[in-house]
Amino acid sequence: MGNAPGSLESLRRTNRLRVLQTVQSRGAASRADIVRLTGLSRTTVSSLVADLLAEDLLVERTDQQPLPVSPNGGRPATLLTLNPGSGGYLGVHFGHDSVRVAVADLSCTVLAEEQRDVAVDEHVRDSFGYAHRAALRLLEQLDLPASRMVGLGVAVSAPVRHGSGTLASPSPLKGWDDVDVAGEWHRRLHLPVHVGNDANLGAVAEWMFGAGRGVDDFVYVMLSDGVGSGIILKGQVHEGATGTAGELGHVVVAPDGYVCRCGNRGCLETVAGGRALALALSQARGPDTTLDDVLRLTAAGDVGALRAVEDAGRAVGHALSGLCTMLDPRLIVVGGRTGTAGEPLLEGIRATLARELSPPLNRSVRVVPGALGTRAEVLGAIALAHRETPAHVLPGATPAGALPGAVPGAVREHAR
Amino acid sequence: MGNAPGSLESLRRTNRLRVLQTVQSRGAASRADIVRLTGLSRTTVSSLVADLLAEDLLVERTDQQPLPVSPNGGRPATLLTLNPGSGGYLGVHFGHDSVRVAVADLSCTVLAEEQRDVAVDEHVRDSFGYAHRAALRLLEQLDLPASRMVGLGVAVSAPVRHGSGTLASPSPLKGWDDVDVAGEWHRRLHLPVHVGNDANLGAVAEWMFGAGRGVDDFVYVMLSDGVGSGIILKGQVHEGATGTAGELGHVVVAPDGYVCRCGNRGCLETVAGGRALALALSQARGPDTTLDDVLRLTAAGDVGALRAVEDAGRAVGHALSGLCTMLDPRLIVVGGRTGTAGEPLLEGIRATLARELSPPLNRSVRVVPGALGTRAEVLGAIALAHRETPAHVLPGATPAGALPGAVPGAVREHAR
DNA sequence: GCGGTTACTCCGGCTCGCGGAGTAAGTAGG
DNA sequence: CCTACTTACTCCGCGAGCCGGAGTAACCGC
Repeated sequence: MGNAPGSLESLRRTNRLRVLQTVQSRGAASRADIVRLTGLSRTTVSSLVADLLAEDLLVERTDQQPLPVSPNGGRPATLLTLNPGSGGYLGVHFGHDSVRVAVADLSCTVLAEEQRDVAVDEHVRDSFGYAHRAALRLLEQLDLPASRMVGLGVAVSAPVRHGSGTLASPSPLKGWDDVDVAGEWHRRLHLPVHVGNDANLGAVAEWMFGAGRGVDDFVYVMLSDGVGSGIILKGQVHEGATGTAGELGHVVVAPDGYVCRCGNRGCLETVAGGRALALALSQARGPDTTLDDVLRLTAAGDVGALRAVEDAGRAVGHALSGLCTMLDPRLIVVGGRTGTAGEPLLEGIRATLARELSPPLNRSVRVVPGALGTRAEVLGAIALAHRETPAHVLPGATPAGALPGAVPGAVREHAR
Repeated sequence: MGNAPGSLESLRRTNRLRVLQTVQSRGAASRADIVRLTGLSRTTVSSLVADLLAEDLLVERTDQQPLPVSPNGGRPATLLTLNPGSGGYLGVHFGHDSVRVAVADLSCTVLAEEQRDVAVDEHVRDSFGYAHRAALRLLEQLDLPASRMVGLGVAVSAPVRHGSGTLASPSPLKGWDDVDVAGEWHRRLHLPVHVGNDANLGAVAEWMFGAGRGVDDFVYVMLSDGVGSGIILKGQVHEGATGTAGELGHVVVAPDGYVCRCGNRGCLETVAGGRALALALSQARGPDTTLDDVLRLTAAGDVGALRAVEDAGRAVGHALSGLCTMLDPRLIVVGGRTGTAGEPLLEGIRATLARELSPPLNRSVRVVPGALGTRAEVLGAIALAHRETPAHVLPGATPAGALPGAVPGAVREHAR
């Protein structure tokens, strides 16, 4: 069946997709809007929209809303939206020691969400069980049958192998060695499962919904216990040749520093990771100090904590300066738990960048906090499921009435 | 005229282009080859080829060549090639102190070439005059009228602003401030002119013709008097938000080192640039030592020169290690004049990368010498002209017989 | 109620790519 | 030489797709 590129069918599919993306990006759009935004002809848009309505992927908003009336009168447009009832996405984020689960509709609007501290790295299977139960609980609260879900996105804090999507092995994280994330979750929920690295997915989320909206070249820095980053270039995650791009935490910044879990010496993570921050305050505050303690103290204005956070920012800035010189991104978005520390951290980064970048460049790079906080990664998991779900593209997937329920198979993934 | 994306005309243009690119990438191809490589149908390819033949963009090779006969007999294929007589490209590279000019046919095969040492940075206008005369001389030798040329590519060793394509100002190079490269050359040759950064264009050349063929993610490192790099991602030059991506020479590697011409302290260029290498040997060999002296001594096995080159390699490796961790490229191609030093340099780079990259990654990055030597940049200029020339795409540009002569206007450029 | 304006749909025309059938041009073997 | 057989390429009719024009629908202001 003509899925050959360059064929007419592929042309129609391309145009279909452009219509859907237009509706989705604007939330709601009339046929006329779509004509203006895509450059397609009225006729073509009408025909494509008719198809999509028949397949229940779009719906006409007939509610008594104040319709967007045109300035000189004229027939009001009928707004089209994605059919929220026709499905939804599940997203799960496994951090090093927390799990977050969210349910979203087809337009990626989050309907329910839950977060809990779990020692993920030590007990991977247990954390899977918790996330599974949480997902079912959320669906029940929403009165949504699981069969309506069309995809699951999973964000893991380990490198994901390109293409096959399995985790890189040996994984730098002990507990994750040889865990078949996609397979395991497919067995649990019978959904298409898409796996991605959490920093990369955080970047995707900030790009689609957060501080990176409209910016096509930027770097998302995730500072939590681990340190990672996601690089968005031309609106796409840069995955690298082996899927391990973005490992900011393992850029060497202190050649004579501590040995890192990756085997090298002086990685950024040993200087600016959560443990390093806690360690920095352990003499002043005792050996059981945690990252959360540091963040609380910082918020309270504790001088020592502020100093530690600022120093961490400087180290991050140093690691980023080489990257900025080479990549010339428009924006750096700082997220993760440590990212919530805000200005003290950002100032450390900005000061170092200003010092280490060449004159024209140091003015052009903006450093801003993430807009999504610690929710970025789970939102990215949902966005991943959304982007990888071909439901939109499959004609006849929903023969007018039937809901696009669980479609087994098609377990594909997203690399890091 | 329907150039709208999503239209049928655009579909045909896309397929046209794919046919042309197939022929070009293979040098020569039969219609059947094109069918196999593009996935289009026999009929479609035949029709497109017929168009292209009528427009004189392709020609059938009827020479008595040993035709590529099929194993089991069968009618032999008629080979198609780009029509070499229908035009050509000019390329010029302005290094810091040398100029290289080349003439190529439509398939980017260089027909003639000339290089000369010129103090470009001090006397930009003079170097333009030299390059202009050299280009006319080469064309005369080839008995090609200048009117056959369809485009000129210019490689300059300064950042090029995105879009507008003018040089970034203030330029880090004094002589280049406020020089309207594209305008000046358009006035001289009345051709479409395309301007790019030399390191970026060297990367393009190594990707199309050299050590990076078939590799879609790699970094080209240009080590000469200046130090630069070009980053190829997904087969395209990464230009960055302000067009200054790839400035490897201004990554800080020695925080307490010399002040660089860019205003910062300890840039890689102050450690591994041509002047730094010459300076390193100036005590042993006298204050007038040049980069060429160092390279000669290295080739002759001089221990001191080897040491200097290897140290430079280590510094380059250090600057690259952060980038490799973040970008995970498949390959690093080392070119430029210092790049011709070969193994001593490469070993310095490899040793440092092996030390500073995390275990899985340090095995996956290959470091190889450029295959094009110091010709890479001028070849890249030709490739730029080739890529940016829309002649192929303009239907009816050559109404069967007329040659696509100098088409004024369309002065577009390529950023860095 | 009436022109003006905008949104959307139906119809005919045109282009495009495709597969089937037919032609061209070789090899292998008798 | 003549007959399979194989491969390369072309002609023809079909169906798919897009577009512009004409027609209908729904709102405004006067």
